[in-house]
Amino acid sequence: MSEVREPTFLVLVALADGRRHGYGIIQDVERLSSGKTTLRAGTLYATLDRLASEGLIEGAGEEVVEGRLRRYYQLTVQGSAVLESESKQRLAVSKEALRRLSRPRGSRPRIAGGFA
Amino acid sequence: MSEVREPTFLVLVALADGRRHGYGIIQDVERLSSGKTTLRAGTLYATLDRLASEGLIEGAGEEVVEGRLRRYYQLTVQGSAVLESESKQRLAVSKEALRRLSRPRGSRPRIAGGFA
DNA sequence: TTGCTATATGCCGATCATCGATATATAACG
DNA sequence: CGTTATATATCGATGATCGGCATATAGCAA
Repeated sequence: MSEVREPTFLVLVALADGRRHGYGIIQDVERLSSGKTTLRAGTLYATLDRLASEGLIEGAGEEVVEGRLRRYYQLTVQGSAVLESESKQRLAVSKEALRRLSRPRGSRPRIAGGFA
Repeated sequence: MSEVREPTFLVLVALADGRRHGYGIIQDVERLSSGKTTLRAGTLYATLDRLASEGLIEGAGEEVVEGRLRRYYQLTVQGSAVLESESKQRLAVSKEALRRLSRPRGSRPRIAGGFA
């Protein structure tokens, strides 16, 4: 299994609570990352194609709103499972990082402790 | 500022509680990721060089143990700050992802809520 | 003694997700 | 009439990571 990069992860999170269309994903990712990640159009549509071909997301209908086409996407069951697993992993490592940073340096235990 | 990828993030976390040498980082990353990420030697040493040139880590002495050279590295003040910021960001997004997944789909609020 | 595994560092070509730019089209605002 | 927001899409360039290879010592097993 290869690495899930930040923009890809954020796209999956944007779809975690229901269907969204491309531009809506871009906006949600912007908010999700507190403005730190601006998803490029090139990245988004390439990512959507790739995730669809991997079976993690699927088309969820089209709609014309104010003369503009909206193409919706949603997570598949498999996509939800991958996102859940990836999120738990990231949560655990992030917590461990902050735990380590909050302790004085050099007090690393000799024997490996179980953090995950 | 560009994306911090998974292997790079894990190297920083491995150094979060003190100095470690290359091979020790590989082992810690393996444990940190619950065996999911096996850091390649090529990735590690390239990453260490890059992080050092960016000022996020620095050399922390050499040592010969049982006839083998160990080259140690540690976080700089700037590296600690970057890791802390990145960890908080990842923690927040991961929590939001799990929150969304645990709620029934389609009950997305019309008005943007503040989660970060 | 020959080979395998663990420890330990390092280089190099290939891959591919992301970046950045560009293109097209409608609606709204000044 | 030009700019901004909405909306989708393509394409070449970049660079972090992958996977393989090289080198060397120590310990264990066949």
